[in-house]
Amino acid sequence: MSISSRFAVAIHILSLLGINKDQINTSEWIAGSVNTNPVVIRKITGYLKNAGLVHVRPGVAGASLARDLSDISLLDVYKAVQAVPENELFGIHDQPNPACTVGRNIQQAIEPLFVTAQLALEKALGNVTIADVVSNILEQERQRSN
Amino acid sequence: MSISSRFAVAIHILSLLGINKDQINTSEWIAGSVNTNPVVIRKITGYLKNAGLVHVRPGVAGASLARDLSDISLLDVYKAVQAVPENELFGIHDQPNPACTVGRNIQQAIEPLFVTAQLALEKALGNVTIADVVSNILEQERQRSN
DNA sequence: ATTACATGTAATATAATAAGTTACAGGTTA
DNA sequence: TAACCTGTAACTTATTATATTACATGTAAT
Repeated sequence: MSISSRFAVAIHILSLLGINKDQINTSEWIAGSVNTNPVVIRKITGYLKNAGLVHVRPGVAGASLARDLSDISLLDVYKAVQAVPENELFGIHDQPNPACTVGRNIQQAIEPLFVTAQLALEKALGNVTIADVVSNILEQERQRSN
Repeated sequence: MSISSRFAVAIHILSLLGINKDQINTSEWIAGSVNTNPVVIRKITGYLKNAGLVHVRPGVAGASLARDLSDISLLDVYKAVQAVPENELFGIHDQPNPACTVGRNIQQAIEPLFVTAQLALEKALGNVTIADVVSNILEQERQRSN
């Protein structure tokens, strides 16, 4: 299955906070842009807060960036929202037959290979920042007006 | 969510076919090693057959390798079993608000970045073969006897 | 030919999970 | 105190993976 769209939504939120940094961005307003329920936004914002990426406080309207856009990588976001369960990108079948040579060794044989692939993915995500995303957004916006 | 364990099971199957190449490996026998239902095995074997990785024929017992173990990369298997739906590793929320600058551009802004990360993952998977997996299995088996 | 037994596959059941929603507790400010 | 926000628990709904049942079809040996 695909990686949770929570990751994409989180990127959306951060981009919005960057572009609308002079406004007050409430969960309801953000939800209107993402097109989902405000509670979904608040939950994701909570993840981002725990990771130190945004500021939000109970009772006070709006979320804001805690870091510069260029200092937030997609990997930061990916890990913040736990896009993948228990940090395990690849699912492995459990309880293979211990009476079989392959069955009793397959998990340990595969694991390091999966970890390597996972790290390659994470490295790629680490090379991109939200500033790049916003840059892409603004560039496309420019092209629309032509 | 994690990538389907169908991928890991397919690797298990191919490793088994390599190690037990002198035996007749029926879906029931393989299912015993993986610890699942024979129908699950037959379905995955069907994927592998379509990708030209194994030989199987209706009515005749057993599957066998169609290529050398060192000529089957994890990427071949990954694609064969469609470990990820529609080749889209990352899920993206749909119908963001077109009335918002971010909403109407976010999907296109993110997509190429996700593709890049996905390709990094696939490249890593392409660097490993089933022969490597079998090698790991046999190495672990050796260590057990010490 | 008929029997035994395998694969292929449709249909269904079960379980796990993501996303959306409701409801409300608790915090903040005017 | 009133208005309004965030935080969060509880629940619903939708989607999907995996397991299972049932059976059609193919093969080979007797």
